[in-house]
Amino acid sequence: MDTDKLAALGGIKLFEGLPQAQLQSLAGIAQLRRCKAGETLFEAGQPGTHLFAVVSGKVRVFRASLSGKEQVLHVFTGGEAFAEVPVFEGKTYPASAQALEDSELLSIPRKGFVELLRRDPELALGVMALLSARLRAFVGQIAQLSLKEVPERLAGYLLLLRSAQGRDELTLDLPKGQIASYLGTIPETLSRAIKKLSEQGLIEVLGSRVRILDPEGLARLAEADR
Amino acid sequence: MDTDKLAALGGIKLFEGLPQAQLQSLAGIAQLRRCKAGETLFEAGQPGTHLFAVVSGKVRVFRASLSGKEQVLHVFTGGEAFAEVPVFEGKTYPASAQALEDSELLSIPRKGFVELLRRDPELALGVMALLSARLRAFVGQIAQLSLKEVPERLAGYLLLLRSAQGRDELTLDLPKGQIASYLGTIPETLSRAIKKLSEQGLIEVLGSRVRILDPEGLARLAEADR
DNA sequence: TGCGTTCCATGACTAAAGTCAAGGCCCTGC
DNA sequence: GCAGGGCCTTGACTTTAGTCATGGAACGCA
Repeated sequence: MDTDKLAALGGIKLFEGLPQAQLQSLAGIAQLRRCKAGETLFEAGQPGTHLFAVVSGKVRVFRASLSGKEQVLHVFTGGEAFAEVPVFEGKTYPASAQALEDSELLSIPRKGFVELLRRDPELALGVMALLSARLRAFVGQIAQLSLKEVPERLAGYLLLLRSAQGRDELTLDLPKGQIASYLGTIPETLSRAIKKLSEQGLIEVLGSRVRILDPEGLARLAEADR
Repeated sequence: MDTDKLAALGGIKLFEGLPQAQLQSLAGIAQLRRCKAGETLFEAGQPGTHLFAVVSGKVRVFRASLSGKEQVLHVFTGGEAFAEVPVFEGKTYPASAQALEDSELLSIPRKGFVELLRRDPELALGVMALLSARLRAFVGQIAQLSLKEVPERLAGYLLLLRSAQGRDELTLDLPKGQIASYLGTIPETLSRAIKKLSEQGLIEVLGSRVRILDPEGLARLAEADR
């Protein structure tokens, strides 16, 4: 029954180029698992025993405060691995994870994965690259949160989507509430920021469809500095 | 003349436990370098060719906005390595670095370091642990910035210092302006936050000396949630 | 000793974003 | 076709933090 797992593992970017033998041994220890929209995978502070990868679906990783406010750190989709931190360091997950849609996930126990890394320096380099990319993203997020205001962060986010989707007619990939939480704000404030960009003629919004009217203007705003 | 370098390398936590032969080969490619307080080591966006380590002194890593506002990401002191991100991923430094004091630094070219990693899986695991610890710290910083107000962040910072210094009479390790920038605010606001904690009887401040009067109260505040 | 610089504290004001409350839109399921 | 729920928008208000301007204390240096 490992053929399912093998196929799933083959679709994970982190494992691209891994020799067949090592994929086999991963398949031996990995679990393939389905979960439903809204299901919690783990919570910040829990002992972190597994590395995860998204085969299909969408998972958000976030931190919550006691009062229920949440900050989204990242949303992972097909082919991406996450929850590496406790594999290498410490014992607990630093954030919580929840499926946003019905999803298929791979979970790989910490110990077996570390063994594999010891034997395969190229995989290790791949993991370091992944961790580094995530660090770079977090540095950007910290800078955005502390140095920019909401409309500027929104402009940056839209430009990101634009380059991901490759055109000016965007489809918002998340409900607006989640986007607000990713931008470090609340839905009301996001709403007003969207209105502001529209009024300035930078974008045009219809539900979850956004048309970028003035990419340069958006870029200027995203860099802007008050 | 590599004896200086060897000694310096031996003091870097990341290289602890490395076999003598590999330290030698590191010494062969590393540069030992002094720099003065205020000196810029590199700037965000520049091509990142070297990994750094602090032998002595203090270096802050930060992001600046065009208008001159700055967000401190971390302050590195003796024994710590930094600027690993561009070694493994991308081409540029994601943030800027500046010496806060006269410092001694090691710089290690990217390429030689990657070679070493390929040959020594244990070092590679050490690097992954380091990157993971940094990710965990950034997750915490993002959560603080977006979920907590300045007095709460300050309370958390003071508790951190307390556990680092192991007693209730703290010496602030940075000028207050730098602390403000690390907490994602400005000196005026930090000033007022300090005053607020003092008035609440949680701390007592005299210049750069802080006495923690009520650790539990601070902890409650740091967790607090409005 | 006195000058200048840097850092810090304070006050008055402004601007940004969060809170609370209400209402609209759209989809789903009966 | 209608009821109910989620999600989003809007408005009025409050709170928080940033801005600007000023003055004081501490330190280094002539």
